[in-house]
Amino acid sequence: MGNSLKPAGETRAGDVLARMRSDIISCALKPGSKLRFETLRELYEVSFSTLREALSRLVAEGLVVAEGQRGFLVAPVSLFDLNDLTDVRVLVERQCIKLAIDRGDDRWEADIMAAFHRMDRLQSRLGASYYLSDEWATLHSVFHLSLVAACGSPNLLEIRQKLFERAHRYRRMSSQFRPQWRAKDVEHKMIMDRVIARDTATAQDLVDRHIRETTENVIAHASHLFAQGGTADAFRRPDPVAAE
Amino acid sequence: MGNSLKPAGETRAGDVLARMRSDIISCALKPGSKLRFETLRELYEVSFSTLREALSRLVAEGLVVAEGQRGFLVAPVSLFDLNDLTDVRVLVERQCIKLAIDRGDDRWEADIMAAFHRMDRLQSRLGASYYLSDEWATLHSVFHLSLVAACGSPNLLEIRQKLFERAHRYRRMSSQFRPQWRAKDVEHKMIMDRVIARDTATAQDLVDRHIRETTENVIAHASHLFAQGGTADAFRRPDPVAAE
DNA sequence: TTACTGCGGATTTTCGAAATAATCAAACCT
DNA sequence: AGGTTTGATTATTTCGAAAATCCGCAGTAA
Repeated sequence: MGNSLKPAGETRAGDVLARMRSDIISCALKPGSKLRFETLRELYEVSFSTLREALSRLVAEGLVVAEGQRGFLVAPVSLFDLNDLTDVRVLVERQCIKLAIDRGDDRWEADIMAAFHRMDRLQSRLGASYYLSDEWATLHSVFHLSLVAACGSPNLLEIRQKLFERAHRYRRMSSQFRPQWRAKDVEHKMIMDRVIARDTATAQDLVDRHIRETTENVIAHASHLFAQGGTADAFRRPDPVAAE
Repeated sequence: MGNSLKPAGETRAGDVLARMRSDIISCALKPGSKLRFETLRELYEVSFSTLREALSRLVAEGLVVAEGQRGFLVAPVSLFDLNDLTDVRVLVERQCIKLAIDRGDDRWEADIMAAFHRMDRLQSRLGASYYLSDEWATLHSVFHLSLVAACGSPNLLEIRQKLFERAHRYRRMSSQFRPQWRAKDVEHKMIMDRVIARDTATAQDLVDRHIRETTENVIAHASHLFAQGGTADAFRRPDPVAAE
């Protein structure tokens, strides 16, 4: 009823999901902190069931972890996880790039240039602090997606997107400490050029470096925020299929 | 407390989740069919909320798809998805194998041999129809996991496990038509030998072939069950971050 | 002191009814 | 007749209370 400015057809759970995701990525909800239903119910003004729905989906995205019958936690951050995440992203992104270059058509190239242009223009308009803007983050995400959208593998793209979002939280953690972000815009342009030139090997290497250098940047500026000794135990590994 | 033979600490949602997963993999719940709450509520004897919880988690595993406010569907199967899934699995599995061989220790080797032995013994005991047994399927899963358990990447292992489960449904679809399964036991032994010998390249190629040949087998015997023209539209791709 | 046991408060999980949204068909207008 | 709106039916989503579970603490015994 009173919902005035919602995209229409948006469920309340979907709305809460988006808000919680945003709050987790921005660290308004601190990594490793316990998510109590009563607290969240007041904060987001929804009921238990709706919360549970949103929480479940966030678990799927790896931004929240479920602890048996002991509730939910904001997924902890750690140096170990960041490095692991980075390695997996490089593997996936290299393959996406290769496939997209093999399979992409003219439309794909045009979409890349359009996405770059939008991101680039907003960057100029916002000036030095563009990296703090949610809008820029969205266009940045769209640009990187456009590079690989033609890869033809829905499964790979879905995995890629989830990893990208998790990495986004780490990037965001360091950006709050770094008034001057490094010149990613130049890197983006180079990547775009090599992708459209169908230079697979170079494009892969550039993306690889792009990801790893960002990670190194995060480690340099934000690793003091990570959980101490945060190794594997902070992340439950998949059940070994409950042997027997 | 009256729960006599449950592993203790199992939530009802977790129980329903396991049963539904089993029913989807065995195709008792047909691919592409609509999952109506009222029907499921009777079938599994739980309430709406509990169902919703289980459904959400199955969406995360890719065995169920959610359609906005129009309910849930058993994830459709298609030739396109099977081929895509296979390609992604090969990518992931090759990397897992490489890392595990680089990082594995004696304990890891011992676990592989133990897992193989259990699977092998059960196979002998069950005879020709071992591939229909859920127990064998579990030991098979454990064996394949043991090969890569030492890879050191929780993120990669989690992705791998989800893909493995989805592929399991396809394998299961063809096994019901094939009274004589091909000699996978020989392949398993060869893979184990090459992995323990730390022969990375050969081990990767063997696993690659193992996966692809299984897929070809499924296509040969069960592709007539797949959705017609089941291309990308049967699987929603990740939202382009809802630009704007 | 240390380990075990049982109680009390706090938190999560489950339930079924109420509210909301989608579907389908008959009646209506063009 | 073809296409659109309206209204009844069905299914999904949301709600908050009730049941089950967990956690800390006090009391007791070894």
